[in-house]
Amino acid sequence: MKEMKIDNIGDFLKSKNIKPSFQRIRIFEYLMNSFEHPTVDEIYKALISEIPTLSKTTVYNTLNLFIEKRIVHMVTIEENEVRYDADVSDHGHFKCDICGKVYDFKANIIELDTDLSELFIVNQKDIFFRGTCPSCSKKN
Amino acid sequence: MKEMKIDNIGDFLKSKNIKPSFQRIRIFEYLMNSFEHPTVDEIYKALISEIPTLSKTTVYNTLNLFIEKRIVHMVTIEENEVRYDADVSDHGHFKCDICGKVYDFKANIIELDTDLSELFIVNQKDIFFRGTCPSCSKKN
DNA sequence: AATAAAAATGTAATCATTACAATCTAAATT
DNA sequence: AATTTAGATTGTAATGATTACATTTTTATT
Repeated sequence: MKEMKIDNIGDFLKSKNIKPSFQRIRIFEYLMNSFEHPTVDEIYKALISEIPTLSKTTVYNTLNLFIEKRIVHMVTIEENEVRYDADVSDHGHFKCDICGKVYDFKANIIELDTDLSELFIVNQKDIFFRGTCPSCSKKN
Repeated sequence: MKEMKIDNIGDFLKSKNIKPSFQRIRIFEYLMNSFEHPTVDEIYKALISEIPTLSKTTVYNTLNLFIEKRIVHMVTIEENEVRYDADVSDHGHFKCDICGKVYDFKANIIELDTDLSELFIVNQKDIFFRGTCPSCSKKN
């Protein structure tokens, strides 16, 4: 996971037909270096000190654009808020029902055996597990 | 999918330590016979004519109880609202990004190869695919 | 520099969900 | 059967994520 090698985010965005504004570059950079699948609010709070004029609407607009251009994934394991992930490779998420933390894990989704018809065009594959994480199960 | 055989919902709920009130029985019955992973709002609207005193809070309370008792799964493939599924067997969901419809499919999740440590206690496994469904891809 | 297009911003609105207090129902006890 | 009590249901109000939209700012083009 997180093995992407993007040295110049501006060029990367341009290659995806996204105009590389300062805000867009910083939002993508933050997401790329984040291991925590941040929410819009977390991204906003993390960047507001550096970009004092940043607005939450811009964060929403930018993330929706990134999703549309397929460089960011939406992680909907949470009940009430969307998280975002710049790692668009196939991998799984585990959510601890006790502490709420979300962990990444590797999963060989390609070889998953399904009865889904070939007529379905699949653009994104996600695996979500729920349960108790080691740290929380140790406490009980 | 949907191969569960529950003849008496009241007894089933009792066996799960849930007091079988009229509302709870009808909500579970609706969910059990539904193939569409309904939202709270859909459940509420479907039952309000039959149970005119039903409140949305009751639907929320009931579903949260069902989830806690593990007889219903939360489906968080939607961005902004939670859906519910009385089929708690391992299976996948496909969401069409064009029309929004959610399809079930069978998936052999048990044999999925992951690097998740044995220390994680997994209670629920979900697989979410996104893309274009046959009906929508035919139109383009 | 002037113009046009795109991006960012702020405010207000929407909608799912929860908190909480009040009411109702059903079971248990006397 | 009446009383008590716990549990279930209800309605209202609050919260909080997300979007709509109009305005302002920035960037690119002539």
